[in-house]
Amino acid sequence: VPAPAKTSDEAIVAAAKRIVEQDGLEALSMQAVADAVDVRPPSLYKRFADRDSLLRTVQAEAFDDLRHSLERVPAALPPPERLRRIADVYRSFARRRRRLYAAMFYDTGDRRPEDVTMRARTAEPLIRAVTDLVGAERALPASRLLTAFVHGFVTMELSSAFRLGGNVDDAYAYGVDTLIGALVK
Amino acid sequence: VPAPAKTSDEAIVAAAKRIVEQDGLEALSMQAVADAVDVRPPSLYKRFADRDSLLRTVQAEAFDDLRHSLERVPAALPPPERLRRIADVYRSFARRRRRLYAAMFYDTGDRRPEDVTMRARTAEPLIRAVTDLVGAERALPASRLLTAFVHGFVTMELSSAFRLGGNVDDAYAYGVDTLIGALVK
DNA sequence: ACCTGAACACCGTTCAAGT
DNA sequence: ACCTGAACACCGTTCAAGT
Repeated sequence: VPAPAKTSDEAIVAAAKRIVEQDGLEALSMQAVADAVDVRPPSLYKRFADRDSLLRTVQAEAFDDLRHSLERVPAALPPPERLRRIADVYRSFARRRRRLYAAMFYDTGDRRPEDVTMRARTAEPLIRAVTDLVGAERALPASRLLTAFVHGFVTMELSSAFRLGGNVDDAYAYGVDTLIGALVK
Repeated sequence: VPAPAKTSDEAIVAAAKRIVEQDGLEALSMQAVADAVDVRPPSLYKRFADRDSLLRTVQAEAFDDLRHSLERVPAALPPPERLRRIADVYRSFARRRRRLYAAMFYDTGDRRPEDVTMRARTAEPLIRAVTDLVGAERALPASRLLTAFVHGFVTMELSSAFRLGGNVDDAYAYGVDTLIGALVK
């Protein structure tokens, strides 16, 4: 007599994502996820090999969300303005979903091709804009300069690293403008 | 009959730091620390309120180590060269002690003044060099631009985020030089 | 005055037994 | 075919009892 499924992969991932968004990565226990979908913890192992595997699926969805946000910046905008917009969308995403953003960069040790492409695809809108700005030859290091700044800035901001006063919004705008100005010339 | 102390604050912190350096933050259990200093886990609570408190002490030592490395860059060097050296020392530290570096930024939720000043003091050598380069008015946002880039770059590098090929050393030098060039003009 | 065994509430995970 | 209680090895932490 087959037992009917009480939940689904999608419901489990959605519950896990909600837990991470609301209470952070440390709140993501198999017990909490099981409670949210009304099964007992061992049932989750029918669908996900372990907690890391479930977390990786949440990370993949989060990177997809971020990529979709970035892709809504019109590709027709002139590259400098497009990069400003991309940088703003990126920071807004991180601030709006700060716990999820932090969890996206928790290293599960996964080095499978899918994981690599998932993360690489998120960078594509920015790389296209940088390529349009500086040309294909300089595109890779220039993209790394911009992504390192943007990721570093929001990471530090979210961990309250900017404690010397001053306006953080202005510092971000200053950084983005200075970088775009340096790349354009 | 007083029982003689079997260990010390210093020995416990040293053991904890060694564990983090060698096996990462997730290996830092009270059991592992207790084993290393040859006591039972409950004894550690005589000296540290909890695991987070011990971790914060390890973080403070790590920030001190980083600051001492940065302070060995001669203050007499011209600001652009000084900043290049500071950026290189910073990246070397993160690469040489990658697990410790990652643990330095684990957020324990501590917002006490000591914690704030500890982190702020690490930024001082860079802020001084940036001030010498761009003047006091622009020093704060310019320092944030540089630290965000440097921290973002090494964090991404250590989590294997640069997977599109190209020379990562060159990308770092390109980033640092581009930033210094943009600030100097 | 410091150390420790025992205990508690929690983890992630496995597996045999249920339907 | 999926679900679950029971169990295992681990956590962090507390505390009464030892010397």
